[in-house]
Amino acid sequence: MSKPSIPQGTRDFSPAEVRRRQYIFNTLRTIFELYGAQPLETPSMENLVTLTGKYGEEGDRLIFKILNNGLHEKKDADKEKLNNEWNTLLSKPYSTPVVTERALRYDLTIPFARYVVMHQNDIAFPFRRYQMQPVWRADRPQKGRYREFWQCDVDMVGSTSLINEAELLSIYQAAFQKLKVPVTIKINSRKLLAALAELCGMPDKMMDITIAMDKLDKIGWVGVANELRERGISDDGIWQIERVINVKGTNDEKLVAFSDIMQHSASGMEGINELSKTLAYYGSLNASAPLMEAGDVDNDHNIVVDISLARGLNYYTGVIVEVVCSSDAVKMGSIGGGGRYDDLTGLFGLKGVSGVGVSFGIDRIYDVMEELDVFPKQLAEATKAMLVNFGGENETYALQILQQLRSANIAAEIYPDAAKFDKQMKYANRRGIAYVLLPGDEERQKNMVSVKNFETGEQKMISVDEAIATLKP
RNA sequence: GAGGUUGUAGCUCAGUUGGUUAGAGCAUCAGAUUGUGGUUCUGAGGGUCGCGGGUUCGACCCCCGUCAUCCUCCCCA
Repeated sequence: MSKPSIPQGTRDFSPAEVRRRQYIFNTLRTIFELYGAQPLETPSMENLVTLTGKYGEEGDRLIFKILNNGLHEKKDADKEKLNNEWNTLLSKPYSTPVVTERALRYDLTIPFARYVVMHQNDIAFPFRRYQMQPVWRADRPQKGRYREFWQCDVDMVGSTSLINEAELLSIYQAAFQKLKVPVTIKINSRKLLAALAELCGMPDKMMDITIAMDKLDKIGWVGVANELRERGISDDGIWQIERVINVKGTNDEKLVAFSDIMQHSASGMEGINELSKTLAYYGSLNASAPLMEAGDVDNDHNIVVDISLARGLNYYTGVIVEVVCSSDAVKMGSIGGGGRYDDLTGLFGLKGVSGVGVSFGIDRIYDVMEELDVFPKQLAEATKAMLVNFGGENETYALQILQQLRSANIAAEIYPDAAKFDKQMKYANRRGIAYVLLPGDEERQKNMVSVKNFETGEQKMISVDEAIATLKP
C-alpha cells in the first residue's frame, strides 16, 4: 500500500478553510462589482508561446509546461526532430513545440492581455475586468509560497487617466477595510526610478538599481549600498540614491523634495506629476468619509509615497503600488500589488492600449486574517439542524419533517442510517450542528418533534411548525 | 540554481553509548449505556521504523546512496 499524497506545493482545503476563503472571494467580488468591474475567466492552460518571454528569464523557467499527448504516434519527421533535440532538452531549461505546446497559467495579467487583443472588437473600452482563478508556478515551495495558488486581479484598460489609479487605490482601501486587515499602501512611479538612474548617470542600470532598492526593508541601507556597488553603480550614484531615500515627511513634502532633486529630468517631473495627480484624485474620491462599521480598520493615512518600491515584473511603466499588512503582529511580505503598464497588449500586436491593474494575494491575505483572527465566527457550519434516525416508520416521519425544514429555508440533514443513538449524537456534536431533532415513536404519534439545543442542552417537545419558527434564520 | 531540517501506527510525536516482543496521545471499532452529545472508564484492531546498500554476533539508532518533506537564499504572490 502506498501512502496517499499530493504534489509538492499544492494544498487541500478543508470545509472550514473553503468557507473562509469564499468569504474573502465574496467580499472582493462585491467590491469589484461596486466599482464597475466585470468578471472574466480564462482557461487553466494557454499556448506556451503566449506565455514565454513575458515574465523575464527567471519567470520562463517557472512556467509549468504540459507534455504533448500522443508523442508515440508523431510523424517520422517530428520524431526525428525530437531525437535530434533530445540532448538540448536534457541540458537546458528549454523546450520545443514537438514536446510541449501548452502550459499552465502563470498569472492573470498576460492571459487578460491576450483576451483583450483577441476580443478587441467586442469590448467596449475602457474595459474594467476582475478575475479570480488559480495560477501555477514551478517554483521551489516554502513558507507562504505554493506551486498552485490563487490570484485576484482587477485591471482597467483603454484609458490613461489617473482616475483609474485613484480608483484602484480606493478599491484596496475598501477591500482591506471590509476584511478588517490594517494595511500600508506604498506607491511609486517607474518614471521616478528611471529618473534616479539618470541622476546616477547610468540610465541603463535602472533594473539593477530598483532590484537593489527593493530590498531596503529587508537588508537596510548598508546592505543596499553594498549590492549597488556589486551591481556596478558608482560611488556618486550611490550617494544620489541615498539622498533620495533619505527624504522623509508627508507625501506632499516628499514630492516637493523630489521635484527639487530631479528638476532637470523630464521623466522625473512626469513621475512626480503622476503621483501628485493620483493622490489628488484619490482625495476627491474619498473626500466624504466612507461608511465605517464597528471593528473596521481605519486606513485613512496609510498611502505612502515610497521611492524604494520597485515591483519585480518588468512590464510596469508608470505608477506602481504594493500593499503590506501594517500590524506589528504579522510578519508577511506583500499581500497585493500592481501598477500601470503602457503597452501590455503591444506584446500581442495591439498598440496604444494602456492599462493599470492591481492584484490581491489571497493566500497570504488568508494567512494574515487567520493570524489577526478577523474571520467572522458564524462561517463555521452551515447545517442548522440534524434529524436523528430512529428507523422504520419514524424514518419516514423524519423525512417528511426534513422536507418541511428545507422548504422553510433551514439547512437540515438526516442521519442516513438508523445507527445507535449515541453515535448519531456524537456525530452532530462533532459537526458543530446547532440543533438536533428527535422524531421518535412518541413524537410521531403526537405529530410533534423534540428539539434539542446543542449548546445549552435544553430540550422540549413541540409541533413541527413551532420547531420551524424556532430554527428559522 | 545553492545550503540546511526532518522521515517511526490513519494523524501528532516518544524511543536509553547499537541488544532480543518498537511505545503514547488523538482518531477508528466494540462494551459499560437498545432515547441523549461535548468531560469518563474498559477492551480491540492497526507498523516493511521512507527506500536500497554497507559496518556488526546483533541496526529504528552508525556509514554511504537515493527518494520525499519542510525551511533559508535567489526570485516572487
